[in-house]
Amino acid sequence: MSWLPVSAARKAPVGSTVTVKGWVRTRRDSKADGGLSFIALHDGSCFDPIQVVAKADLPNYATEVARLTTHCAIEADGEIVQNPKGGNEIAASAVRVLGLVDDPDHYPIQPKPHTMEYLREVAHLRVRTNTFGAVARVRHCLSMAVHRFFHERGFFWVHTPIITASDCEGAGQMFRVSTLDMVNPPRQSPQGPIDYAQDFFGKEAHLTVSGQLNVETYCCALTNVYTFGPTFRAENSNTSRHLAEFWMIEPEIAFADLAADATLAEEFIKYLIKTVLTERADDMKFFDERIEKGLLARLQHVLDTPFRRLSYTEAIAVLERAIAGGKKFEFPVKWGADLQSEHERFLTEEHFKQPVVLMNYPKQIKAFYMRLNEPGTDSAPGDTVAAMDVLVPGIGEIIGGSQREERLDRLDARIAEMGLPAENYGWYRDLRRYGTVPHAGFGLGFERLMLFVTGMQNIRDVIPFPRAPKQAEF
RNA sequence: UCCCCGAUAGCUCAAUGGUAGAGCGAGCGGCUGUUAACCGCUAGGUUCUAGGUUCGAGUCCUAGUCGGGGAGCCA
Repeated sequence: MSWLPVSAARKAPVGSTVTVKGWVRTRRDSKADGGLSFIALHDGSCFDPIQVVAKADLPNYATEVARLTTHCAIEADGEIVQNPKGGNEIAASAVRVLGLVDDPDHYPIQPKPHTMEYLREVAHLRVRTNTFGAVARVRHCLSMAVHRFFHERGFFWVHTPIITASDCEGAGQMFRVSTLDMVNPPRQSPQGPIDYAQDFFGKEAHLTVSGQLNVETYCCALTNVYTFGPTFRAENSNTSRHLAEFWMIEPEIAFADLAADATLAEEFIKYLIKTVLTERADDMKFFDERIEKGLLARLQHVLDTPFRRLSYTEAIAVLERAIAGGKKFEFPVKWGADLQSEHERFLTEEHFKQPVVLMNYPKQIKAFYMRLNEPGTDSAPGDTVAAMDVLVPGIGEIIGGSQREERLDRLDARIAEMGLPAENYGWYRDLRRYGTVPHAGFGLGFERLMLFVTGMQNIRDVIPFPRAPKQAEF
């Protein structure tokens, strides 16, 4: 008798005998046919459970089967039979209890609707629910699709370091990594600053906030590369779109400009959506019905429509026209200022109603490594850099990227202009000294992609064990 | 970090400053090839924490903790 995952048992030929193992979702009893119980059993292999029908003549029926409650662990042998209302079910010849649920009245997960906030408090058990099982399967599916997309295009996956002693990443507050005694750290003088020369790495070290600078080195040797790994930001961000530990995908392409970067981003997102719609149709149907009505239509619209590309300068004009037409914003719209969330939402959700790629931002609001555009690009009233943000309805910014400054003199000028310590950028500058090439890349927040694809509302519910300010349980 | 809101049974929520309740879930029983099952009965409470006001606080005040929505930072 062969052990099959529930997904396979649901498709097994009628008449075959199988064993299934998993956790009880619900048990319903009937007095018909001398008494029987219907057990909905799931093992995570697919969205739908399989129904195990256990009759009262089983030797352990009264003592065990009739006492099964939600999430008891069992294995069942039986014959695949046709359910009167369609689909496979298992006529059990044996049901073995592997693990009962202690004190079902207080078991945290009950066969009833729970709030996401509550389930977050029982993250070790929430994955047994419909919603979090579906999230876990979609997350896996998207992860594999990320690698397949790049692999099929000849990209190499580069394992950039998690720990970094480079202070030039500059993308946000960092978590310190240290083996020094925090209570009594070594100091350069009795009351002086902490002596990090005595620390593990001989200097200050942190968890990475981005693999970009490191991956640029591999890009300038392997041409097309990407990173996909954990990323850490110590910002005190308390929102439904931020985590302290999240996963980021950062492709970097050589001999490429910003337009090629935007094309890659669009093809990437569409590939991922297409894959998940095909491979996880069961879970996606659930999200469409129970999490966000109209999700599937929304994603199909994204697939069918080219992303709307426009310059930052044009976007400002669009927003100014909207204001002239009576649209009210809390924050002013002005060329040279960063767009507020409300502005981005207006563009992607109300005005264009599709993903939008904004390009060529004022240089003063963007990072030092972004390539300076020729004066007058997009008829902009000031200097711009070749940066892009991809905005999507419901989430806002899902991708941030740029063409990198490959010209050493311009890069040095920017580093000086922004008051950054030039000595920290030695190896990064070397890339511009030795065989420099135009190159570009972007960062995609994996959990934001998950929100976009599943319709889930809070980023803490699309990662197994979320880390956020005051939140590191489990 | 800022603004607003909230915390009462396992869960979701009620309760004029005056005896803490309901629905769901759970247990027991009934009914039924059931599938968001249905009907009846029963059990279930340190009202987030620490102070304060009051004859009396779930309710009012102060502080804190945690959660939610929005903003900022960003992915």
